[in-house]
Amino acid sequence: MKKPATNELIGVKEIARRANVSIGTVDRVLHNRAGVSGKTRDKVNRIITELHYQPNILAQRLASRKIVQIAVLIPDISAETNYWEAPREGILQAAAELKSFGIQVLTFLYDQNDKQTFIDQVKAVKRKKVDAVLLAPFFIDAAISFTNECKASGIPFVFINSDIPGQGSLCYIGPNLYQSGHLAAQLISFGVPEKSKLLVVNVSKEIKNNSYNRLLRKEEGFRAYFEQRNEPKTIIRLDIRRTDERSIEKNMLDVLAEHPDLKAVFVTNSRVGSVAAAIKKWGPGKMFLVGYDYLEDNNALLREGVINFLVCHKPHEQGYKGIMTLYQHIVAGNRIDPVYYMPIDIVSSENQDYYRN
Amino acid sequence: MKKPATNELIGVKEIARRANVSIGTVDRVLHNRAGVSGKTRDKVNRIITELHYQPNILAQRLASRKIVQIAVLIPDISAETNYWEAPREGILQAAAELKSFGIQVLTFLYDQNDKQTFIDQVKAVKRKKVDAVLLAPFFIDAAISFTNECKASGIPFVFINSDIPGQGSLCYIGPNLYQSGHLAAQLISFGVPEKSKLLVVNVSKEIKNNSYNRLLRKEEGFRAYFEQRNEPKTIIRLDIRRTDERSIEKNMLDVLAEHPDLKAVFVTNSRVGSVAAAIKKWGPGKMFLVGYDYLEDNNALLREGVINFLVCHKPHEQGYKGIMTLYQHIVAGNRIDPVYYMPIDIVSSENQDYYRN
DNA sequence: CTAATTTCCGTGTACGTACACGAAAACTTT
DNA sequence: AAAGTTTTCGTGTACGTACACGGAAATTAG
Repeated sequence: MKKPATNELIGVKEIARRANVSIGTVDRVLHNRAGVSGKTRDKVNRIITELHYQPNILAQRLASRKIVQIAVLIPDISAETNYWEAPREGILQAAAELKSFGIQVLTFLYDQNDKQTFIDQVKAVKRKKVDAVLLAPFFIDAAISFTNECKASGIPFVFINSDIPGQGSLCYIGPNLYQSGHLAAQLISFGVPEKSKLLVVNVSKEIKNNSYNRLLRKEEGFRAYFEQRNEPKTIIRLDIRRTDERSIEKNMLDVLAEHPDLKAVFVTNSRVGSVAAAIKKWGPGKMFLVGYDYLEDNNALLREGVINFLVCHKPHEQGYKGIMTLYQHIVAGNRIDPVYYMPIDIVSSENQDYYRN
Repeated sequence: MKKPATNELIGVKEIARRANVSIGTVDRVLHNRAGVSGKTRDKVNRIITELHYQPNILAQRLASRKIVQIAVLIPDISAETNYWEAPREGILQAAAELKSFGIQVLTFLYDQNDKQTFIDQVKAVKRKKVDAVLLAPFFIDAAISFTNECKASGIPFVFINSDIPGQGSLCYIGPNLYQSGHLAAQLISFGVPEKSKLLVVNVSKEIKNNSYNRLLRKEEGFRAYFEQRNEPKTIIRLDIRRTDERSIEKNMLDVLAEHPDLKAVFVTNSRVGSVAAAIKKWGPGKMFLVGYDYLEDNNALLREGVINFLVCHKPHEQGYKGIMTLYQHIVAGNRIDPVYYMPIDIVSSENQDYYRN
C-alpha cells in the first residue's frame, strides 16, 4: 500500500492550475453541475483522482451556508424508567460538537406507552421539513408508514435501539438482541449448578409475540444457549404486564413462593431493579440475578450484590453515533454500513465504576 | 438552566458592531493581545460574555494556517505480541480525522525490550520541535527525564497505557490496574469452588518489584479481592522471564505437574494465549483461565473455550482518545481531566464478536 | 455572413476568523 | 507648539470552498 506522497494538502486551486482551468470549473466538476464540456470534465476528473483530492471539510462547511436539520424521534423519560436519558445525552453531545458545522438537531419525544403521541410527533417532524431522521421505532406499523414517506421524499433515516429489517433504513444502530440473551445465559450458567431451575421475567405493558418484540428476542437467545449445549435447565417464564413497582413485587413474590427451588432470574430489560427489590424483600436463599442497563437504581443493587450482572449496550453511544452517522452520510457523503451492532457489555460490581455508557 | 435565546450564531462581526469597534479590536481582545485600551477591552469582554460567544472552530482552523505537530512515542509491534497494533490504529484514525484541521501526527516506535531504542526515539522527537507528545512510558527513568524536558519547554504530554503519577502529565489515559485485577478475581471466583488453588502467571522479561510494574499491580488487586472477602483461596505465583513460546510451555507444564489440584489460572497480560496453548497441551481436567487483551490468538482460544474470559481496556480507544485529548487541549483550550480511566471490559465467547477494541 | 442562442468557463464575493500593516489619536519630549 | 513617540485601533488580505453573474466561444438560426 503506497501512500500518496503529497504531504501538502492540495485543493481546488492546485487542481485548476494543473488542468489549465479556473477553480470555478473544478468546482462544477466536483459537484457534477452542468456547464462543463465532456473533454475538460474528464481532464479535471483525472487530475482529481490522481491527486487523491480530499475536500477540506472546514472550508466546505464554512462556505456552504445552508444548515442541515436532523430530527430525533425517541421516547421520553418516564416515571418507570429513565433509560432514554442516556441516548438523549449522547445525541445532545453530538449536536453540540456539530453545531458550528452547521448541523441543527431537533428533538421530538414521545411516550413509549402511547402510540398517539408518536403519531403526533411524526406530524410535527413532517412540518419541519428536515434533512434526516433518527428514530427508535417502538410502534412498528406507525414507524413503517412514516419511514415509507421518508423514503418517498428521499430523506435518510437511521434506527436506533430497535430495528425494522428490510425497511430501507440508512443504518441500524443497536444491540443484537438474540446474542445478548445468549450472553446472559452464559453468565447465569457460571453462577448456578448444572441442573437448575431458572426464571425469565418480561416486564412490559405489551408483550406481543412477533419478531419485533425486543424482550422475546432476548428470551429466545437465552433459551437457545442452554439448548445448544444440552445443559439440563428448567426454564420457566413470567410475563408482567402491569409495570408499576407494586404489581411487579406481587407477581414476583407469588412466583418465588411457588418455585422455592429457583436458582437464577433473568430479567429481559431495565426493570431488573424492580424485580431485584422484590427478591430482596423475599429474603431466603441466594438468587443469581442478571438484567439490563446501567441505571442508577440498578447500579446500587449491583453494588449491594442483589444483582450479579447487568448487560448493557451503550445507550449513550447509540445516540451519539446515530447523529454522527447521519452527519457522515449527509455532509461527507461517506458510505455507511447498514448494521452497526453495539457491544454486549458485562457490568459487574467490580467494573461498574469504570463503565462508560 | 436557561439557554441563551440566540439561535443564530453570532460572531466577531456582531460583537464589533455592538461595541462600536472594528473586528480587529475584537480579535485582539479575544486573544488578549496588546494594543487595546482597558476601557474598550472591558466593553468588548462584557459583550462577549453577554452573548455567550463561541468562536467558530471551522473558521478558526481555516484562518490559522499554522499546523500543530503531535509526536507519538509507543512500542512497536513485536514478534511476541501485537498488542500495540490497536492503539496505533486508534492514533491513525484520530490523525486522519484531524488532518484537515491542521493537525499532524508523527509516530515514533520503540522496542519495549530495548531501552536504548526509546532513548534514540526521544532524541528524534526533540529534533522535530513538536507541539505536544503522547507516550507510553515503559522505561520509567528515561520517560521521567524526557517529560521533565517537556515541562521545561512547556510542551504538554499525555501518558497512555501506563501512568507516572505526579509527573505533571496533562492526563493519563489507561486502565486502573489494581481494579482490573480485582475484576479478574471476581470472574474466577464465579468459575471455581469456594476452596480452590489458583495460579497467577506473570510473563515478562522484567519483573521488578516497584510501584510502576503493571503486572504486579494487577496481581495485587487480584489477591486483595479474595482477602477482602475472606475467601479461602490458595494463590501461587509463577514468574516467567524467558518470554518465548517454548519457555512458557515448559514453565507451565512444570507447574501443572507440581500442582495437579489447580482450579484456575490468571495471566496478568496478553500472553495468556501462550499460557493457554500450554494448558491445552497438558490436557486433563478443566482449568478456568482468565487473561488479557482482545488479540487474534487470544480470541481463537476464547472461542474454543480454553480461555474463559479476557479482560480488556480498549487499546484502540486509548490511542484515539490520546490524540483527541491533546487536540482539545491545544486547539480548543479545553480543560482536561488529569485521569481518564478506561473501562474494564469483560470479553467472553458470547460477546467477543461484538466487542469494540 | 450576421444575429441570436446556447454552451462553456473565468471572475468576484462570501463564509468567520487570524494577522500584518499602517493610520489616527493620545501622550511625551524639546 | 511642533516634532517625536507610543498607544490604540481600522482596513485589507488570506485560508479553501460555494455559488452567482456575466463574458467569450461555439453553435445554430435567419
